[in-house]
Amino acid sequence: MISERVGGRVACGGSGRRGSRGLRKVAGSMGMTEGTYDFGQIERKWQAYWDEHKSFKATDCDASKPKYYVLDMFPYPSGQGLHVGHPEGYTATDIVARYKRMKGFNVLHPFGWDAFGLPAEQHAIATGTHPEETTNKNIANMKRQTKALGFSYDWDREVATTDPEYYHWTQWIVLKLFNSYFDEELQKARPIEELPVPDGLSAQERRRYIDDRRLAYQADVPVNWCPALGTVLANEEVVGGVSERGGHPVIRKPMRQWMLRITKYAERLLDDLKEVDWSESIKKLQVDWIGRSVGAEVCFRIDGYEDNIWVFTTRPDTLFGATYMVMAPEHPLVGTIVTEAQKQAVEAYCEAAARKSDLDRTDLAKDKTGVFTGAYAINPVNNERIPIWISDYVLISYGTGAIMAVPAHDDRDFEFATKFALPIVQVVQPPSAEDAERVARGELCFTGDGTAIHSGPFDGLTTAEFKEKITAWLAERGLGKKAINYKLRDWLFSRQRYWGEPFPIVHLADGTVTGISERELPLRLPDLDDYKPLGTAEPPLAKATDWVNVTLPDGSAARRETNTMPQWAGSCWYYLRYLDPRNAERGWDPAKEKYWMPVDLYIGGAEHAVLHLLYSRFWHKFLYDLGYVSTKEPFKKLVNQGMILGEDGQKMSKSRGNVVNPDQVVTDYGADSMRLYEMFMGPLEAMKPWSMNGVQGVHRFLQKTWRLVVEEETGRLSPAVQDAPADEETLRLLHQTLKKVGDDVESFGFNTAISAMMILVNHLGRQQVRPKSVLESLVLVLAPFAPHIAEELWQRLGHANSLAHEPWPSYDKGLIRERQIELAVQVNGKIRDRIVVAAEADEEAIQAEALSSDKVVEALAGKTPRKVIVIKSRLVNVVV
RNA sequence: GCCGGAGUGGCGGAAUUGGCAGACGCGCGGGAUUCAAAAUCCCGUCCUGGCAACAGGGUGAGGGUUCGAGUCCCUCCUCCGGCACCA
Repeated sequence: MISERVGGRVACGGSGRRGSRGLRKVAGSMGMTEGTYDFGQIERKWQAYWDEHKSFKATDCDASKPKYYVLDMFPYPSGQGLHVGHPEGYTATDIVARYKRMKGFNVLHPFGWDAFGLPAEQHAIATGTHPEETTNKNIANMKRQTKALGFSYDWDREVATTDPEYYHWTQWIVLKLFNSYFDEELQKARPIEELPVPDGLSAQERRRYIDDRRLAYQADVPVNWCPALGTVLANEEVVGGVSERGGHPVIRKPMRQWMLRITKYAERLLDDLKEVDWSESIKKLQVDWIGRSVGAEVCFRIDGYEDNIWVFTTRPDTLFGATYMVMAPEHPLVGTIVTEAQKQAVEAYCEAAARKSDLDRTDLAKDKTGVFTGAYAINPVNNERIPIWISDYVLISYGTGAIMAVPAHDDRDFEFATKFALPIVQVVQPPSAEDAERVARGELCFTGDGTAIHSGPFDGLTTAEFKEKITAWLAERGLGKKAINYKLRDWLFSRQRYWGEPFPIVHLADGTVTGISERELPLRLPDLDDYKPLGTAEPPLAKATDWVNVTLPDGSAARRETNTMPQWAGSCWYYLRYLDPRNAERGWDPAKEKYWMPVDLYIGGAEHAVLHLLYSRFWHKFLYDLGYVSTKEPFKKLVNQGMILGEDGQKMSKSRGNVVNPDQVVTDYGADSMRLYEMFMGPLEAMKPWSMNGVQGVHRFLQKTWRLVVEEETGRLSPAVQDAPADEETLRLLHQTLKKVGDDVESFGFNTAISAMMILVNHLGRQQVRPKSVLESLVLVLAPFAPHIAEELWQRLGHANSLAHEPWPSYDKGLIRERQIELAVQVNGKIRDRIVVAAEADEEAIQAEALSSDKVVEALAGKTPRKVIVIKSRLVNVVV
């Protein structure tokens, strides 16, 4: 239905769905002539021109111009090709890039491919096709689609993360992480050789001491193991406790994994958000993800044991209200303290907890469960003996893996205490008397701030005062200390996959690991006969025995690490490789880095608001510590484009059948219409539905613009185009437009910029004489948005060279101002009349004019104005 | 549950940040052109009443501040996004 209508309507403007019965044939049979807007031919012509002339080549270290680095989040080259969401961000950055060039900036605007990823590997498993082959094919297709949109990328800087010449340096950074530690005092990374190692350690202990401090390290952590698929899955591949593909059950299984110590950078990742120009909402997402909380660690003795239990709490002021303790099932002391009577129950509980997935432990299990250990702890502030429980509502991975429970003032503890009939003791008096009564009766849990009660010598203190006093009190007695915890966890950095960067690490016969030499990089992926998982938890690379088994220079045998890196790895630093993409000696040249960094504008989808941006920032700070980059933060300004929905207002998906194919849009309406429509839809950051009719609308605008310059019948310059001075009104409108478009590009208000150009075009269309100078300015400001038609019109207006580096037309403030302005006249806020006054009229004159209006006099009905408010160039309000 | 963001014509969206609500585009209605259609051009198009001039109402709902509120404040509703036992 829709395609039928669209096809019918564009018959004159484009080739439509009915393929070759398009513009040229239909129009040709109708006697169409040379001069109609033939976007297909024009776009091919100028794309070839730009390629041939390398119009958008960025010159490194050009000191004669200010630099501007404008970056897109590079895409995964999917077999589906480009969807209409991609060009949204790309068009926005392209407009800025082209605008900045015209403003005299040396612009770096590169593009590349985040090319490692699961789909190519799944395809390899299914068909035996090498993922590299699939990837290259997909890149070629998406590159064709991207180029068809006329973006002004410096294609000579194109990179793909799967290219060994690229992942050489990904591996190099990981090797640096492996060979570095974090100096707590200086709060920065340093080479591992500089790590002070205590004296008197055995060789093995020494080794252990060092390995425990590397920024890339191994640990046993639970992974998502799917027995049916015989493989480990990423969190994104597990939906609702089963595998995304096939719906097979997934269990948690501890495996030796590579981790990156991102938590060491938590404080800096938080602090430096102050330095970047990102939306507050994105910053907040990061802040919440890092999840810093300040409190105290407190030591509880276990009755009858030497061991102590440490807990972390943000509310040390509620210590007197701690009526029991809870340890995570995985807590190392569980086995030690459990009594004989409780042993069976505790073991059963811990085993069940181990089997549960994260999902079971949170979403599905709202109801609290737990079991008593039989052991008791001593509350350090009042020496009360309190029971120690086990429950999976306490996480081993946060804080100390154990808590003191204060049911009167913590929702979770309240719920647990209620269920297991544990005592509830109020120690904070809420400000509201009503609340206070209910808390005292044990009916209400109060988590806010108040005044201390039932807290011995501390009674009467406010929550804030108490926190400070008790923390000091505990510290003096060695029973506690101030502590800061983060929700952020170390980054699980290994995947049991083939299609990823191999680790530059070998395992020695004695079980230790070592990094390979930088000279051996890149460590290339070996080819495999087939890509199916082994069915054990071993990664596919284990199959490549020739590759895995290596002989070290000293003649000893070793095995390569068979895990590969996650997809995030390549995208963590690609913005640096663009600076110097063909450098075989190093990842990037320091002088080029100093010249181009930081990225001035970074645009991409909000789905990367947390992980990609956090990981990149982490690597960047690490590289900063080692002196490889000169800025603390990589991305100065960040903008997230909103999602584009289908015409039905739903998310685009194959199953809904509402996917819009960019190739089709380009064929039917042209790249310029596509670009313009994507920007005209609405604010860049908003979510908005697609509309083919909307594409028609901007296409009509381009045709109108075309006809301002070209006489369709002859294909020659329109006779209305003359070297005549513009009349006052036209000139004013032109300069208003120049100002509006420039201002709007600076503030990413592309939709309103286009609207302003439409107003000017509509006006010029009505003129008998169209001054060439006005058209030239119009074409120049249109160029960043619709570059192909702009180049063509610029040429037809008599210019030999591309307009890509023409200066952006400036506006004249004096010409913008209207001579006469219309003001609304209100009586008590209601508009009663409009008056026209000279732009420079003073308040008194305006007031006199307003009060003399018949309609105003009538509305006043003889009453005397109490007050007259004159807002110059806006309105007059007469108050009675 | 908690934290963000947003609710404006039939639709996408504007509104110089407290100053004429609905720019621009779509859609729709009417007209011109045409043998006819497409395309193009012109006029109209927030709602209600009226031939009209005009009058009244109107930015999710209710209240408030102000000469004046889509914009600021309070309460509530709806939608979208994020987090989800982080002690």
